[in-house]
Amino acid sequence: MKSKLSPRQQRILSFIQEFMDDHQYPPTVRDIQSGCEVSSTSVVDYNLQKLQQMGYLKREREVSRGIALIGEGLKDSRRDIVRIPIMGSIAAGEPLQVPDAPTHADQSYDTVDLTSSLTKDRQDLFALRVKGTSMIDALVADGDLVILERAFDARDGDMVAAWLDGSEETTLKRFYLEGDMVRLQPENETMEPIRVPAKDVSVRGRVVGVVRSL
Amino acid sequence: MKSKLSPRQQRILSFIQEFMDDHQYPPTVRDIQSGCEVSSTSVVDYNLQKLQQMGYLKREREVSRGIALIGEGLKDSRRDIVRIPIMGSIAAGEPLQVPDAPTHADQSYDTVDLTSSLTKDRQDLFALRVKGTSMIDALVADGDLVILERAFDARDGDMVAAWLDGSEETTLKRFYLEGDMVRLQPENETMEPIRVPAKDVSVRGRVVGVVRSL
DNA sequence: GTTGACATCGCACAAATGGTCTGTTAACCT
DNA sequence: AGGTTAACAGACCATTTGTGCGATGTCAAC
Repeated sequence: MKSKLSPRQQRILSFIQEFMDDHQYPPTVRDIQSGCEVSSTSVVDYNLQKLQQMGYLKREREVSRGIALIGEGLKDSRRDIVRIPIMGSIAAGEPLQVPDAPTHADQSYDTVDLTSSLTKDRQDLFALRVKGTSMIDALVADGDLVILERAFDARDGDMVAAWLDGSEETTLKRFYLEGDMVRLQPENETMEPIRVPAKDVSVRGRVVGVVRSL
Repeated sequence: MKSKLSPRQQRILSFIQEFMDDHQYPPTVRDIQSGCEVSSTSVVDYNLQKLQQMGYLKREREVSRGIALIGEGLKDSRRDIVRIPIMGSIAAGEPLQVPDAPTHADQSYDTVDLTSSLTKDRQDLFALRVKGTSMIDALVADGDLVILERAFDARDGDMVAAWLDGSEETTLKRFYLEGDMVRLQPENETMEPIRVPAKDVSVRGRVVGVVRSL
């Protein structure tokens, strides 16, 4: 099915790539023609068909510049990027506000771009910058970026960002429901868990990732 | 210079973005026309001119689909992606091999894609998957991905991946040179530093990031 | 040498597509 | 009222551009 590329096909392929880097749109058949020193448009068309059969690109018929490269380099990395708004900081004692719809990154927030290999296509993500070392028992250091999926409840074992009415702070811990009490278990095994009444705990989000950039 | 966008201009702009996500090429004037429920191509042309004046996009005259978005959204995030090879695992007791030129991601390795906002344009990056909890004192959990910049020496305070001849293991610690001894200080302040002769320590890489995906 | 698949070539057609011209409407200013 | 301007509408034209088709060249198999 997938045989080797002729020198001309290779040239065409890399020309398309170059062209799309320079401009922002694909070349026409005639662009390729002159760029690859081919004497006829139909030759280009012929080879494009071949390349399409071999799975190197996709074409839309009757559409000018209807060429789309496919395969590793482009589609995977360039496409699946999620822009995540950094909604604020998380630190002991500070209130944490999580707006209703953090889906669409407003211009007003800082953002991080992550590839979907890390977010696994989850929706409703937002990020918090960790201030201070108060989350160190969750294996999160000062300056880390915590990626959260918006959530208002949690299942046992989830790592969550939760607001504690009692101590007036937001913290990152593993969540376990025990009757009408909630046990919040630090990630770090050398630290002790804390138990609080379920009514005094409100979950703000489920942690799906941590990013530390030094 | 840069005034506000009319609702129609906003719609056109986001339509272009959507369209380019779906297909791989920019829309035609008529695509925009029907997509944004405009009754005339001239209106689209008119607004595209405006948008161009305001610097939201670039157009090439007489060229079909000659539209290129500029500014934040596209060029910055979508372009600067680094594919980092995951060269193996790091775990107590296991040898760690760091090949000479990990720059070009071979097909043979798994890879992660990170945006340059996290890598800060550093070169010669590779990643290691952490196995086990032996790095927990460096605030690194089981399954985390450590991003490293290839290095064979370190400056005081750098977080490094180092091979210890004595205990036959690779570990992640902060590096401090004290005479002919090296002090390796865990990130976690509750843990004690260790000191070893400098000759028994060989630095393999400088940690530039940690990624935890749950 | 003949045959036939494969790649190429030149050309022309028609659809796709960008640009422009002429009005129209509504808001705004004097 | 009169004039100016931004935004829009509809029709029209010119070019760009994909595609079809027949002819030609190439090369290996028979």
